[in-house]
Amino acid sequence: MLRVRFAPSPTGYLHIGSARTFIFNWLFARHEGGTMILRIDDTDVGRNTEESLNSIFDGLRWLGLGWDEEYKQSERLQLHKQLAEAIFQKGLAYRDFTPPGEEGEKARSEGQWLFNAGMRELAREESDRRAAAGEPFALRFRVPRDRECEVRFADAVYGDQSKSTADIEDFALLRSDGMPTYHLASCADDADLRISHIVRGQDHLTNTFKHVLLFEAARAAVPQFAHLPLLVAPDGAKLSKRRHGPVVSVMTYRDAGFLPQAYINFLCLLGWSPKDNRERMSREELTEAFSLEGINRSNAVVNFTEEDPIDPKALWLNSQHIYAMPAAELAEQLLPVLREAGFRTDIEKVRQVTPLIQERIKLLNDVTSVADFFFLEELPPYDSAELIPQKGDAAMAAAVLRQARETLAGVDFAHDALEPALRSAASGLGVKAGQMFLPIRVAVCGRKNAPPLFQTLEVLGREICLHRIGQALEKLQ
RNA sequence: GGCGCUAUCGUCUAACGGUUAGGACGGAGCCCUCUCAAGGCUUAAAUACGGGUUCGAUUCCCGUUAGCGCUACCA
Repeated sequence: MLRVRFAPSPTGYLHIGSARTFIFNWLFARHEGGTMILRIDDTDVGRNTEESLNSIFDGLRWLGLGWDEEYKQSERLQLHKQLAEAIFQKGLAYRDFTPPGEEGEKARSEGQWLFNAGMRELAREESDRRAAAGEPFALRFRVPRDRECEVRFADAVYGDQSKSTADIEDFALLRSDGMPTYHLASCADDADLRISHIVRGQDHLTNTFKHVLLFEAARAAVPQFAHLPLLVAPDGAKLSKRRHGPVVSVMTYRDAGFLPQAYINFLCLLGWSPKDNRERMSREELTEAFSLEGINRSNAVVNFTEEDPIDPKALWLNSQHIYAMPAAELAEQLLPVLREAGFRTDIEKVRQVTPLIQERIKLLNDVTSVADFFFLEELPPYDSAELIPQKGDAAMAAAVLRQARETLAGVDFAHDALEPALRSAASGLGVKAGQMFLPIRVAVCGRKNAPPLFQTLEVLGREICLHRIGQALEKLQ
């Protein structure tokens, strides 16, 4: 049975890279008919925040992918401590009474970073005595040193990996406050939850040697591993909230007006490829196409700048997803965006407008700037010079608008009647169609760039159109 | 410093020894057109460097360089 997990630690908002890890796990589980587990890795009590936890759940909920089982490491402390104890009793770990922070850089530069011999070789009786006396200690894994050997595992992405035990330090299992470290808690839970595949960021690739040692010490099956290339900033640096700000949060994309399926699509294309040149893919297509073999090995740049936090390709993909959506469904998404922006409207109206703007918005939020004039009672002020058509003057604009007012007053207010009526009105005036349409468009929309004229008139309705044309004529006085 | 990983257009990527090195985003141009979009077409743009192996290297090996990661009683 395939079981995978996503294990975020609640020390910040849901990071774009974490979101991708979640998505890859989810896709893998769904593709293989396995189980997706969410595990909150909250062993670092000092840095955990409730706010962060909420923001992670908000982000995951927005993605809308879901999971099958949910756990919290802080509720599984006993399990972690039991494993630590078991490993200690087997002699595979030892107490290190060195006060924290005392070693670090110095030891490393002196080549003593692997372990503290005094502590590693401390006699059991003395160790027990000092522990019983209440002296604090960290519990460290006793990496085999008697003979050099290689720790090996096969990574589904990076291939066969090996590392000499001579290059693996005696890492901590328990902190001196008795709390488990990440390595211990993670492996204890992975073993207990019978995780079959660990799919996570490449920043854990070298940690995996320690984990293999731990699984073996716990006499647990070693899971399969698949490490993911990292997502990096345009300067190549690892994305971090400190350095790069909110661009690394999934909320930035949600709040900008992304469709979750488009965001998922974008993230999938960072470090994975269906190998057949497909770009826009639905969730179903992604699930169908996903495999660990399609994951590549080099880090991927998320292309953002100070001015624009959105990757241009993500933006394009979002526009593609918007375009591909049934209009009725898009209208449902647009309504809350409009209401949020303060427009008073209803789903009926939005349904009428949606087909006119569907291929003109890249973000859901664009609706507020692209379609505002459909929902506004009064047009925002515009320069009357905008009303003047190409190779024309104010007099022509006024003539056109007067004619339009007359024509529109007496025509069936539907696209198929409006077009011929306005075209023949134009030739009656001796102006080109474009010279006729532009003043009307500006009068009615308040700007030159807008959706196709006749549908726009139709949706707006006769009354508003005539009213706005009248206002435009006044402006031209 | 030690160890590990990586290296194809600006960016995301395809090409599992033989291709005019393909696609996409973004850029430029053209077409379509009532404006704006959308769409279509065209175009510029890449195998980090040096050695091997091979009839033949983007592809395999070694080195260099560069980047990244780990090296915490963070995760």
